[in-house]
Amino acid sequence: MKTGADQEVIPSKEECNASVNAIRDALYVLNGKWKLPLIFTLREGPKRFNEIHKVVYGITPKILSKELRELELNGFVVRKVYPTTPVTVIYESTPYSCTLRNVLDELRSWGFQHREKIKQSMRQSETKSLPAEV
Amino acid sequence: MKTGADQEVIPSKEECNASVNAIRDALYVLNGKWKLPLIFTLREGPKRFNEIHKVVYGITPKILSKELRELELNGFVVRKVYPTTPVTVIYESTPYSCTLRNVLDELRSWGFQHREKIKQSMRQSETKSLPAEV
DNA sequence: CCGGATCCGCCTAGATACTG
DNA sequence: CAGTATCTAGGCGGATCCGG
Repeated sequence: MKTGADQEVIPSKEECNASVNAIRDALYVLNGKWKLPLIFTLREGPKRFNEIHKVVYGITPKILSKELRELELNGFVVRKVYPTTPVTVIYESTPYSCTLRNVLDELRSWGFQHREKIKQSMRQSETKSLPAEV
Repeated sequence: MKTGADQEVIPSKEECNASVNAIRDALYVLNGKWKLPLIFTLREGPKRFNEIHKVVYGITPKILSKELRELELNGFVVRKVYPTTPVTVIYESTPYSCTLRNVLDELRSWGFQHREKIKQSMRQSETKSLPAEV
């Protein structure tokens, strides 16, 4: 909340805030249960709605639709409509989605080592700091 | 590429799944509204509960308590209790939290360029693919 | 075939108040 | 000072039905 003149002028606060915002943007784009599976799935090749629906099983059409729309807004996939009867809709991963590579690589390797580390420390004291293994 | 053997080279579903899980672990650890601010704040130096409560303004004691517990479980902070009267509790960032550096760097730079990119494409068609700037 | 619309239940953040 | 206790609200994901 803005209270006007109460700025506690901590020098690096703005920078930190900018970083936090940027990181949050990135996290926001990947959040939720289905974004990753969808990105990975579509990276295997273009697919139709029901193809995706089968491959990423468990997702409902509504959610799939919503997720695809978000991925499209973020430029990760393109939605191509072919005017057949009935229409054919193809979802396709874009080159832009490749810009995620470093991010995803870092997340993956860090996530992997972290799970190992947590499993270690769960030996001496049971904790619940990660979601269950699927 | 494979020379046309009858073996379908299906990019192992297991691998993708493992990647997705690892990435999800990493995202899980950073999720929510307060994890990043807290990590950044504590990286400036050890702090007491109410200090954090003031610096990360907007957070409630309950949430702060919960978030700190999670950060502790993940090994990012240590909670040191000094038996003064009343007790003094110091939260302190650990060396392990530095292992996040690459991840956070990638997320930050990608997030930054992504917001720029989205702002661009919002020129031609208004979209709402990112949370509002704070 | 490709979704949209609607309803619903859960989870969790948040507000507020209180305690050792 | 360093947190808990209790209650509420709302967002998100899911199920199901509907429509172009």
